[in-house]
Amino acid sequence: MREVIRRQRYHHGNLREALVEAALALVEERGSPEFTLREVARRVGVTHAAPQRHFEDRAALVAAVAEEGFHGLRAHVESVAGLAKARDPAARLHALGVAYVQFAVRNPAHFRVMFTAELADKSRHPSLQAASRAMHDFLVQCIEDGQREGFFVEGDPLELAFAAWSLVHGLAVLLVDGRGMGRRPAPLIESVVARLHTGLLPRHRPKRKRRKH
Amino acid sequence: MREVIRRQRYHHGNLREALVEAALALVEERGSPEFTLREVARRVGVTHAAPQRHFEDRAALVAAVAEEGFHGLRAHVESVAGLAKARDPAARLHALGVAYVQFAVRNPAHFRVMFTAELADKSRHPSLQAASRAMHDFLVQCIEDGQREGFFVEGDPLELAFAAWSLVHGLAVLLVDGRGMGRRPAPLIESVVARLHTGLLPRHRPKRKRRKH
DNA sequence: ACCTGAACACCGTTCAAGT
DNA sequence: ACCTGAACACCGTTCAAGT
Repeated sequence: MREVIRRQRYHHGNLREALVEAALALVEERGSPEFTLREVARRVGVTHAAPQRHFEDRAALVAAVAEEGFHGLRAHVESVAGLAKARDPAARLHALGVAYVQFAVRNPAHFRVMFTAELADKSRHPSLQAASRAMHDFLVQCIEDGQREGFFVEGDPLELAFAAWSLVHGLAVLLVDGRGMGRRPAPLIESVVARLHTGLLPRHRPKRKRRKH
Repeated sequence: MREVIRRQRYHHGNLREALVEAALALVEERGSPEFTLREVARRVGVTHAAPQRHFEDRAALVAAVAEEGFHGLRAHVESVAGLAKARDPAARLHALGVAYVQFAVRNPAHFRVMFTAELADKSRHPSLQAASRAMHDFLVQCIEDGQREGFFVEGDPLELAFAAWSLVHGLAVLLVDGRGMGRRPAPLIESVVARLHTGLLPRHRPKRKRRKH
């Protein structure tokens, strides 16, 4: 039942894009971020050596799939945060965080490719780094806007952004890895992302209990 | 310069442990969570088919390495949180979080093995699941203790624990993946984990700005 | 310029055979 | 009971050759 399109033309015409798409489809179909160059080539209908013209090695194809993921993630996050623009910066940041986790939960395998350990050395893939950075910059912008209006605590915006990213990314990773304690994701996401704003401490600290000696 | 210990005895005696240790050493030496069964066998000095007696497949060895990681992580976290026992539950949770991230930063490759996508289906590895759960339970315990004394907000402790875990795990993952913005890890860890308690909102909300129509 | 087809060194897994 | 050695199907990468 596998649909392998064998190209009539000797030259594919757009092999690069076709390989990225095929890899992405493979990955999401079986829910695992792993794929081999050869199965991707088979799916597209070319020889296993054909990709070499377009991707220096397997890692380059993985990076291209990851890069497309970062673009999609950024588009989703920006559109959702844009809808929340009418509201205050805190609501916008909340929407941003929820959108981030939503993307991960909806595209789990793609999300895992984006953060696979094989790409840890991003210096080898500059355009991937740029795509990842673009999303980060948008987050920092949100934080800075909020700080200017007094909606967030003062301090280094990069540091606050990193804290926000940590919570949201950790939540995404844990959910994608099936560590969500079997709960429905949507309400869990809402409540966890909400903790980003208020933290775990009550608004009024309790009296220090007297320690029994 | 590679030290390959070829066993004199025909029977290794403790091949299972030796394989786990060799895999762990390999992984940390080169900073990547990937390893092949055959190179681990070579390092131990046995045939590539020998591991089959002790591990059903490669995934089983990966799971064993991950499991050891969870035990180590739990030991580190519990000892650090234990030292902070004299202080209040909030300080204890902070120490727990910092210890979690410290472990990841100090054993990056091992940490990545623990959360590799290959083990996403943990149901196949019950003892791994147990080791992971033990750490989670300790965290929940900390939250519940703190709530009883009024140090944390009220609400479902599992949900609060999941939020705490998300922040701390996300921070660990991002740092291990080299996304720490080039800063020294220690102060960044301190400040990000501290945000878990207070959140990003100031203690007093600003007046709502009047929106220009 | 772009792809094929064969070759190479490697891999995980299986299994009869050795001790 | 535990490991070896050969076999199998697969993999990423390279490269001369085809169109």
